Amino acid sequence: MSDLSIMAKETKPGSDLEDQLNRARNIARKAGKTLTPVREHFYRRLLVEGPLGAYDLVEGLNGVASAKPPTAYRTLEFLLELGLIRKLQSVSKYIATPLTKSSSPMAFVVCRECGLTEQLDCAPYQAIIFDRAKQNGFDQIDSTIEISGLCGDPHCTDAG
Amino acid sequence: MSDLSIMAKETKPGSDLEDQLNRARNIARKAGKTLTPVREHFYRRLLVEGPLGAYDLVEGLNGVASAKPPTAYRTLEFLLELGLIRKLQSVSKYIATPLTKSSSPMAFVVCRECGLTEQLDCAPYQAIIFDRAKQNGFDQIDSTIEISGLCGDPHCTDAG
DNA sequence: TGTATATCGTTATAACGTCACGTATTTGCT
DNA sequence: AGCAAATACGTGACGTTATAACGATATACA
Repeated sequence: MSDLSIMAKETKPGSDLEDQLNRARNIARKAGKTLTPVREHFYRRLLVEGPLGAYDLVEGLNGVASAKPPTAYRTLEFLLELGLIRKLQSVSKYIATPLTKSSSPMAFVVCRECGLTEQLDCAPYQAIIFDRAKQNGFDQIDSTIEISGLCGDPHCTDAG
Repeated sequence: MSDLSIMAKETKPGSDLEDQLNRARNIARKAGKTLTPVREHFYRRLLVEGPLGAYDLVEGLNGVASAKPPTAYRTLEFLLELGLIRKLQSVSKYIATPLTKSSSPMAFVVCRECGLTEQLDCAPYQAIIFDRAKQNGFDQIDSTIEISGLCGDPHCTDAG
């Protein structure tokens, strides 16, 4: 267990999930931290199940840890700081960051009826918006843009 | 009190605040609704004091109405529907929409340390991002973009 | 050994938002 | 006038999201 970067190459090569987890372990190690069982459990669920709320994650922790809100928020803060996940402010949910994009600009549309979330590809335009913010004297911009709309599903379009 | 559009021209001309309130009364009237005392009070505070939370607004209602959360949220929903205010999702606050911009795209930067909020002028780039969302099948996009950063104040920059 | 850091547990509470139901007031129609 | 429907607001209870404050354990390392 002394060299995780070697494990990363040997454990289930070809599995996206295992790749992501190994990447996470490496990122944590480089920051002098550890991907503990709770942290791995949360990250894995966000990778597999998509956007989840803090209390959703708490409920799924059967035995892995003792599951009270502060633990969940600490764990989420940890994953956020490493860039492994992002928070969707508009719906108070958390989403795994795609491989290769830990700190680059990302944009999401979130359906305000059903919660369906899709990534948008418009980095250059976001970059311009972030520049405007910097011109206004702001710094350390959180490079996630969210917009809210209604997805194509008739249930959602009709309800709005 | 039969013709509000005449009142709008006669009451304190030159006062931005009164102009905005009269505009609000007209917009409400066109929608078959009324700018009641509670509604006017909320809108006035948002115009004067900048971004405020629902409970901030509740507390300031000394005698104007009886101030429980559901009343506040109903009132905010009303002002949102008329386009008189917008919600800043990232900080759960509400902000008055500038005159002339009731439904056009707007962007804000919010300091995550002190809450300082500034409007950004980048409508064309936002429009492109909204188009991307529409290409993904989404509709009825909420045309407010928020980004989070640290403002120039040393207190905020150092804390981050 | 002792000190610092990292990690997690636990109780309580703050902050934000909604449900469900009741009441008054106004509006429009017969 | 009489009445139904819509508008607007009051109220208690509750749901959801997030944090404060303090404690326990483990590990690293001078």
